[in-house]
Amino acid sequence: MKHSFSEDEYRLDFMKKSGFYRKKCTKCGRFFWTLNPFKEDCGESPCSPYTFIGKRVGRSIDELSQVRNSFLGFFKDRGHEVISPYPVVCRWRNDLYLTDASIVDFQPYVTEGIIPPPANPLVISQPCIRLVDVDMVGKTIGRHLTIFEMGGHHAFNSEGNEVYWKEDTVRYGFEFFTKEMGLKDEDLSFIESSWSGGGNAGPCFEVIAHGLEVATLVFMRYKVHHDGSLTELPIRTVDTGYGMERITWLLTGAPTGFHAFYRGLLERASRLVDIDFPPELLKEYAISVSVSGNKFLKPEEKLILVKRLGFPDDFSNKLETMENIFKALDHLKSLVFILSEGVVPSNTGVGYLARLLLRKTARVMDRLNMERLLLELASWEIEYWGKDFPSLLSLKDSILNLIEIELKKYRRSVEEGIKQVESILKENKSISTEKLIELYDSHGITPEQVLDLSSKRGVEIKIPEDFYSMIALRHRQPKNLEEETVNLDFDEKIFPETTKKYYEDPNLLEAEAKVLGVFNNKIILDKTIFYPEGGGQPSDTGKIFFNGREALVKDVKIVNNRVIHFVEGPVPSEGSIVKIIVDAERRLQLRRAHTATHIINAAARIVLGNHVWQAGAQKDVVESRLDITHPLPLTDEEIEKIERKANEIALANLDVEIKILPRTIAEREYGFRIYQGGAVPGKELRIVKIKGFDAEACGGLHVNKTGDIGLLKIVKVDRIQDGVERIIFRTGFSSVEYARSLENELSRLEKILGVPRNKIPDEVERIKNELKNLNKKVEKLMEGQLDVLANQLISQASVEAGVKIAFYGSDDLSIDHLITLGEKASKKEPNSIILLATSTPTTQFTLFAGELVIKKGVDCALLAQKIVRSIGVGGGAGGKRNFAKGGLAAKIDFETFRTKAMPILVEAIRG
RNA sequence: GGGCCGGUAGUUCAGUGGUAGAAUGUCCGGUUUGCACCCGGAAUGGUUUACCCGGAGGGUCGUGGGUUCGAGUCCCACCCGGUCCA
Repeated sequence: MKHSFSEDEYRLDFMKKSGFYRKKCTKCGRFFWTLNPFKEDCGESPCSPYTFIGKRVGRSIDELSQVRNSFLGFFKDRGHEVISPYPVVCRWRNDLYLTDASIVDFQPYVTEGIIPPPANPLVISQPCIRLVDVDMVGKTIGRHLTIFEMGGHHAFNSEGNEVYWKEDTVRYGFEFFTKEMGLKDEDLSFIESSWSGGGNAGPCFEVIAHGLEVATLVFMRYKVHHDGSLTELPIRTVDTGYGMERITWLLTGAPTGFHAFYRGLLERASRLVDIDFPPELLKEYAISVSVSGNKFLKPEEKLILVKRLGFPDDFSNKLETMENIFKALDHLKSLVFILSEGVVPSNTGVGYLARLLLRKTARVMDRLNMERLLLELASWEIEYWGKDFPSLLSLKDSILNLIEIELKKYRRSVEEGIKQVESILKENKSISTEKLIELYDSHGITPEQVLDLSSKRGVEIKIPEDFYSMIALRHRQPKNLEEETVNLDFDEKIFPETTKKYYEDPNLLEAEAKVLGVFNNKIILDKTIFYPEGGGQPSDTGKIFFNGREALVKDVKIVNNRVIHFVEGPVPSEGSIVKIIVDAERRLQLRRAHTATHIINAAARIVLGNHVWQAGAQKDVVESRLDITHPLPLTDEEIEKIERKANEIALANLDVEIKILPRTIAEREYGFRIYQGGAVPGKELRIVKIKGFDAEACGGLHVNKTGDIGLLKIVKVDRIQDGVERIIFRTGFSSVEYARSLENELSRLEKILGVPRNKIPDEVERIKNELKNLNKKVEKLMEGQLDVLANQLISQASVEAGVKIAFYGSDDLSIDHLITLGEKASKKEPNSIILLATSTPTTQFTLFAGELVIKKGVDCALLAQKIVRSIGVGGGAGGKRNFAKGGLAAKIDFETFRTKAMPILVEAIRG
C-alpha cells in the first residue's frame, strides 16, 4: 500500500544549498531533484535508457567486493560501526521467512525500541533474498535478482538521542556516489517516493544514476494501522538500501548485471553452453531492455532487435538461453545461501521456498538440456561466493548433498507428472484450463511441461496468458496474523523487572521474596526462583507460603521481564514477605530434558551432518521432543547411532557452562548456530555450552554436568513433515520407568505365550502362520460343506414350470457364505433359482438365477426389490440379472419370508 | 498454517451403494524352435534359464466413527504421502 506524503517532507536544506531543482518527470509524472536544469525526465528506466553500458561512468571498479568494501569504509569513516551480515533466513521473526532488507535485521526489537541497536549509527552489507520478482530474474538482465546484497547505513533516532535524519542521509548518499564512486553530480536524480513494509512507512528518495535505481533512502517514521491510518513511531529510523550489485554493474559498464557480478562464474557457465555474443549486440540489447515498458523483451521483440542489427535469427533464441543461464545462476545462489543456514527443502515453511527455487532452476536447466549440470553449477556457486562468505565452503558437501536429494524428489515428481498427463492424453484430445490448473496445483506439473508432452503426441492445448494469476486467485484468502501474546488485565510495567534468581543458581529450590503486586490469581514478586515458560521449557510449579497458609503455583509466565505467578488458593497481601518453594523433582527433570535436547541436537549433527538444525523443541517431565531438519526419514541405524552418541556425551560427564556474552562476541565465537531455537533478543546472549559439542543461545535451565541427565533414551521418531524429523526421548527416572514398562510388557508376553522372551518373536510368527493356515483350512472345509449343501438344495428343490426353486435360511451362515453357496448351486443347475437368507446380524438375503433361467428373462435385481416391497418392513435390494442382494429394515422369521417371497419367484418363472 | 490431489495384492493401478479386480512381479506345473553360461567332447547329451501355455499364492480396500438392509464406493474426523500457496 502506497502512502503519499506532502511535498514538505522532501524539501531539504541540503538540496537548496547545493542548487538542486525540483522537477516533474515528463514521462512518469513523478517529482525528482536534479542538479541539471535541463533534465526533463526522472532518469530512471524506462523513462530514460541505461547510459552506462560499455562505459566507465565513475571510479574504475571490477568486482562486487570492491563496491562492498568502499561502501562500508565510506560510512565507517563517517562514524558508523560496521556490522557483520545476518543470516538470510530470519529466524528471529515469525512474520517473515527470509531477510529481504538490511533493516529486517533490526526489526522489530530495535525499531520498536525494545532493545538498543548493536551500534548507532551502523552500516552493513546484508545478503537479502526476495522471491516476489522471481519470474523477472534473468529477463531483466540483472535489474531483478532473488538474492542481492543490500548496503544499509542506519540511524535510530529517539527523543534525546538524535543521531541524524534526512539532511545527513541525503548528503551521505550524494557524497558516496560522487566522491567515493566518482559519478558526476548531474548524473544523479533523487525521486520523491514513499515506502512501506513490515507495518511501518515513511517518505523516501530513490537515487537514480544512468537509468538505474542504485539506492533508496527511507525515512521510517510512521506505524501503519490496519485501517491504513498512520501514527508517529517513537523511534525514527534511517533505513537506506544501496544495491551493491547494481552499483557494481553501473561502474563496470558491463552489458548485463550478470556479466558484472557473476564474472568468472558466468565465464565457466558459458563454456557449458554457448552464450557468447558480439559486444555490440549485447549493448543494444541491454539498452532495449532498459526502455521496454515490460522491463524485458518478449521473444518476438528479441527477434526484431536481432534482425535490425543484422545478426542471424537464431541469436534471438540464444539470448533467451543466456537469460535462462542468468536465472539458474541467480536461483542457485539463493538456494545455496538458504541451504547453508540449515534449511532443508520441504513442503512447508521456508523449506518450501528452497524447494521452489530448486524446482524453478531444474525446470530451466531441463529446457536447456543441461539437467545433469545443475549439481556442478551449484558447486561452482559455492566456490565463487565462498570467497566472500566462507561458511558456504565449509558446508559445501552438506549443501550439495541436500540439493542432490531434493533433485531426486523433483525427478520423481516429474515422472509422476508425465504419467498423469499421459493418462489424460490417452482418453482426451485436449486438456482443459481447469485440468491444467489441477495438474499444476495438485501435482506440480507446469503448463509448459504439459505443452511439451502434448505437442509430442500432436495434441494442441491452450495455456491462458494469465495462468499463474489464476493460480494466485485460487489461493487468495484473508490473512489473519494472530500473534500469541499474554494478555494481562493490568499493566505489568508499573513494577520493576523481576530479579531472576533461577538463573543465578538453578539448584536453589527455596527462597524468600517480597510481594509487589496481586491481581486475582496473579502474583508479582521482587525476585523469584520460579522459571517461567519459555524456550520450549514449561514453567516450574511449586508453592508460596505466608502466614501459615499456602498457595499452589500452577503456571509462571514472563511479560516484559516481569515474572507473573499464576496461583491457586489463598493469595498473600501486597508488601508481605513470602516463602517460595519450587517442585524439586519437576525442576530437575526439566533441566535434564533441556540439556538432553542440546545433546541430541549435537549428536544428530555429528551423525547426520551439518544441515541438522533444531526445528522446534518441547521439554516435559516424562517425554520431551526435539524436531530436527533432515531431508530423509531416519533409519533405525541412524537413530541408534544418535542415541549412542548422545549417551556418550552424557556419560563423559562434561560441564554445562553458562555465560553471558555480548551478542557480537557470541556470534563471532560460535557462529549463528547459536540460534538453534530461533534468534533471541537482547544485546547480550546467554550461551549454554557443552565443550566440544554444542553452544546455543538459550534461556533455559540446565543440569550442571551432562552426567546428571542419567539414561537418555530415544523412544520414538516421527516424520512431522517432509524435511523435519521429530525425536521423542526420555531422561533420568523417566528413562528408567520406560525401561521398566518395557520389562513388564515383555513379562506379560512371556506369561501369555509361555516362552522365554528371546523366543517371543519366533513364537508370534509361528502363531500368526498357524492362524493363517487354520483360517485357510476352515475356508476350504466351508467350501466343501457349501458344495454339499448346494447339491442338497438342488436335489430337494421344488419344481415349478420346469425350473428348480430352492429356499434356504440359516442363522449360522453369513451373507458372504450364502453368496458362495448360491453361486455354486446356480452354476451346478443352470435351470434353477436360489433364494438364501440369513438374519445375522440383520435380515439379508441373496438371489441367484441359473443361466437358463436368465434366458427366460428373469432379472434377480428386480425380483429382489419386489420381495422387499411385498414384505413391507422397509429395506432395499439391488444387483445384477444373475445375482441380487437385499436386506430388510426389520428382523423377520424365515418362514414368513419364504411364504411372501416364493410366490413372486413362481410368478416370475411362469412369466 | 491453509487449499487441492491421492491412499485398493510385493509393484503400477481399475473399480456405477449390491460376489474385490487387471497388469506386472512371485511360486508350482507343462512345453521347445531359439539365446547365454557351465559340464561333457561332437549325440536326439546334461545343467541353469528365457519365450509360450496352464495353475497357485498374494488384501485390516490408510484408521476410527456415521448414514444404510448392505460401504472400497456416500458423510464426518483423524493419520500418511504428494503438490501449490503464504
